[in-house]
Amino acid sequence: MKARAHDRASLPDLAQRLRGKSRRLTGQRQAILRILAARRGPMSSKDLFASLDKGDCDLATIYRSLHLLEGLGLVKRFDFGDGVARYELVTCAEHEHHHHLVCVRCAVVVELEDCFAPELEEKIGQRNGFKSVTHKLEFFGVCPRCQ
Amino acid sequence: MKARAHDRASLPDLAQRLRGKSRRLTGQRQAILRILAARRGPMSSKDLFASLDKGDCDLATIYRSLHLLEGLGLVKRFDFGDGVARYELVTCAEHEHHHHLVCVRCAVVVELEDCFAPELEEKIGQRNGFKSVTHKLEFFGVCPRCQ
DNA sequence: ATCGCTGCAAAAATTTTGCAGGTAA
DNA sequence: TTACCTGCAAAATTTTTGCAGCGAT
Repeated sequence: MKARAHDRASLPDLAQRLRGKSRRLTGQRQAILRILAARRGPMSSKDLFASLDKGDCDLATIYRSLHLLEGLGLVKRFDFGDGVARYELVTCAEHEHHHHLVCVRCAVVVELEDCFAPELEEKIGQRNGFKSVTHKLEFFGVCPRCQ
Repeated sequence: MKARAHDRASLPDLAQRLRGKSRRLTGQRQAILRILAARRGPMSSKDLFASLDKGDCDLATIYRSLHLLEGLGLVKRFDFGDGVARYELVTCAEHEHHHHLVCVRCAVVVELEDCFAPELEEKIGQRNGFKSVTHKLEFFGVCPRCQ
């Protein structure tokens, strides 16, 4: 598996975080992150597999890598309700938490900048005695082209 | 498939809505709705299958029925991010839209009454040129018992 | 040289579909 | 009777896992 010189600036950080957990920076993982970095939007394992150069990486490795990277906080999992998990690269802290606007016809995804619910987490947590409350919020509609 | 006398008040309404689309009120569908009405919380197809009396209904029928009922607006689909679709009975209009607070340890689900995002739909739709915007919002945390 | 990682293939889990017979209206 | 519906089984999808060899450190 060939190494790539043109990988993103986040890779040093990645190497750091992998080392911290005795995980290895392999060509496959670099390739996966490269694709995710180029797309910026949520991708399924299948999307990733199709985008990779043939032979770069096995589909099983993609699943294993995404689980690992999710655990390390380098990618985030999203569910749009179609039974397919999608993952997005977490590039910087302020970009870490955000939401999507998904077209129900063509599945195009718009990344939304703002998050509107953080103050609710605290309130809802207190009201129900829950700790460490997070949330997932996605919007769905018909995009301009599909109308 | 035996009919049941003790079915909920929503059943006449159900029959009405089924007839409106040339759909039939079968024993299986009644059984599914009965279980969903008793639980009130989100259930997976497997949960439903386990709760039904043995022989009441095939698993494939559950999938088909849930799709049908979802299309009729009688049940609503929720996704908690574990790759398993869950469905909840829609009993009345004001109960139709709501959210959940899910324990990440034991998966207990608290039904939340309020919805906090409706005004956002309009704003986000306009801003991005989307029509018919809806949203899905779920909260996750650690429940009192699991802390 | 380790110990983790990957490919391959098989398995598991979830959901969909074809078809022949059964049933609500 | 006539569509629609169901059970059964097979298939399609998505994800996980076992294992032997490979590779990053």
